[in-house]
Amino acid sequence: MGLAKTEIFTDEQNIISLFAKAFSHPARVAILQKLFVIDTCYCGDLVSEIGLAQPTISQHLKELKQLGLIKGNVEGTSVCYCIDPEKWQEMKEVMLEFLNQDIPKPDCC
Amino acid sequence: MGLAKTEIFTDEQNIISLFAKAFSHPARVAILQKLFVIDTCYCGDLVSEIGLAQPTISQHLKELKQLGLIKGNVEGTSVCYCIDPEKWQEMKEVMLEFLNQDIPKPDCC
DNA sequence: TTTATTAATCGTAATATTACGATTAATTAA
DNA sequence: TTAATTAATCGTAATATTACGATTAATAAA
Repeated sequence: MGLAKTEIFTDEQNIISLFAKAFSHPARVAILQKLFVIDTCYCGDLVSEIGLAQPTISQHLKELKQLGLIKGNVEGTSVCYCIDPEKWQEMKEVMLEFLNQDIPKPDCC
Repeated sequence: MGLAKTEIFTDEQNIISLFAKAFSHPARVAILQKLFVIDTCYCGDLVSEIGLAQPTISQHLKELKQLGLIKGNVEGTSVCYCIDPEKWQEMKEVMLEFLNQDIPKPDCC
């Protein structure tokens, strides 16, 4: 296994878990935070900033790009990354709805 | 590997990734959604509701409990689970701060 | 053309995750 | 006490994740 049985869950449950997985590694959190602060960033900047090997950063960037949360633009030998604002907004709405559920009043247990 | 180098990240980045990991499996999302809807729930109810084997559900419950997001209360041979409101609020604040970052205005790439 | 520079991809080792059958532990009912 | 019920834990197979060295591909500079 090591493989979620996605077919028994709702689309919403699967989507929430996919977005959450994007944030489930501190390197990906760090990449996104950096992109928020400086808007635009070359892959090499992230490598020196974060302190993981270049192939490792590229791998994390690939995951974020596949989900659509970031975009990459080739500029000569460099690649410039940034947040995709529309996709981020879409993700935010899904996650906020999940996080903002009303907490049951009585402390049950 | 398969092991994040947590020591090179900030506490905040590590905490965000830990909370996100809790939501990175649809079964855990389903468990939490169920607890939000019915406030209080026995382990066995979750097993029949979700359709994974009992040891699998117990394992997911354990992870949520270790993070503090849920509490379990033994009632005879059953165990009653519920959301921990304080911890959920704490988690929400951390995640909202991350999700609500201002999206850079210019679409950079 | 040759030599950098930059980042993606490949291959792979170490570890983590998911799932479940079997068992165990704890309680309740008979 | 014995049997039933419920959920945790153990053991383990299948798969995923993380990390990085080596290589490759693409462009730019010399």
